[in-house]
Amino acid sequence: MDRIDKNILRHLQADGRLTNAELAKAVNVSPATCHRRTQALFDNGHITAVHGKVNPASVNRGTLVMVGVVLDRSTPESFAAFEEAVSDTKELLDCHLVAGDFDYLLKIRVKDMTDFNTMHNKMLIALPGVRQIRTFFVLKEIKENAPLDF
Amino acid sequence: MDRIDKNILRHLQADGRLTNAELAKAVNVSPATCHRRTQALFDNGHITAVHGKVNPASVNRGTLVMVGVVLDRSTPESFAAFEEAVSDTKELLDCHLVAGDFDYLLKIRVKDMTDFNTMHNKMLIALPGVRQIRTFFVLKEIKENAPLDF
DNA sequence: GATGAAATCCGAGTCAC
DNA sequence: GTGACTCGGATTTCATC
Repeated sequence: MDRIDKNILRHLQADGRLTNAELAKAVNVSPATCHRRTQALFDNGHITAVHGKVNPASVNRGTLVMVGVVLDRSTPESFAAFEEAVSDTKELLDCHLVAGDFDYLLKIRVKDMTDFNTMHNKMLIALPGVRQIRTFFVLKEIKENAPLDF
Repeated sequence: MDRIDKNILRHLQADGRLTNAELAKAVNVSPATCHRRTQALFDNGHITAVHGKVNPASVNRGTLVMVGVVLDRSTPESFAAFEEAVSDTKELLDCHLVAGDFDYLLKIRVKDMTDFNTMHNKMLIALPGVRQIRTFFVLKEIKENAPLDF
């Protein structure tokens, strides 16, 4: 990964729809070279995917909620059971096992607070081995999924 | 937004590099129609962007940290000052104003713990009006930026 | 008012060098 | 790594329902 490759990464991160021709111009190499390098970046896993970013409000997911979870017991089985149960949740965007006051931090997108309340009652408190749930409603999204700055 | 539009959204979210021809086949309309509909979805803001997903480890951002922040005082000026100061941080991916035990929740990507420690000392504790910082190192990423399921 | 067929033009992908 | 060459898709126009 030299300077040119990093530049390709930066451009594709900013705009995944750039054509190979445009990309080649932007990083100052011939289209053929650019094509081979880009291919290699995908093949080597330096770019893992290209995703269209759907406006959450357009598909009834305008409300963002962060949730901290503490499990009853800290056994491998507890963690595995929780992770499996939570993976089925359609509204779940992020799930991270963390060190600190919580065991897990979740990021959830729902339509509105009513919708979250339904989820909370049906899903969250029904998860296996949960001792405590702390809810953080997002009042304002200052930054969301910012691109990597490298 | 009818059924076909939603289908286009779903496909572009899953793979932002789909050609118009492929997309048209996938949603069962002619390439011309598909092209016009996709254009409209962008113009109306239902798709806001298409981003290549860069492997964090490939650009020295392999370590993920979540941070909870409590401010000294809850005045509009405090919030504004904090938000402006934090926006300049290159390592910051997410910043959300939340309701609950914290004022802000941050998502930060750094190279390693040493790197985070440097950041912590230089940046986080230097932010204006910060009373408390709670750090959650991510031990395992169960789910990260999952697509919207609609 | 949106659709699909055709027509043109330009880029993707592959070759030799 | 570059330049050329071929094929297929992007994009527009137009007739149609």
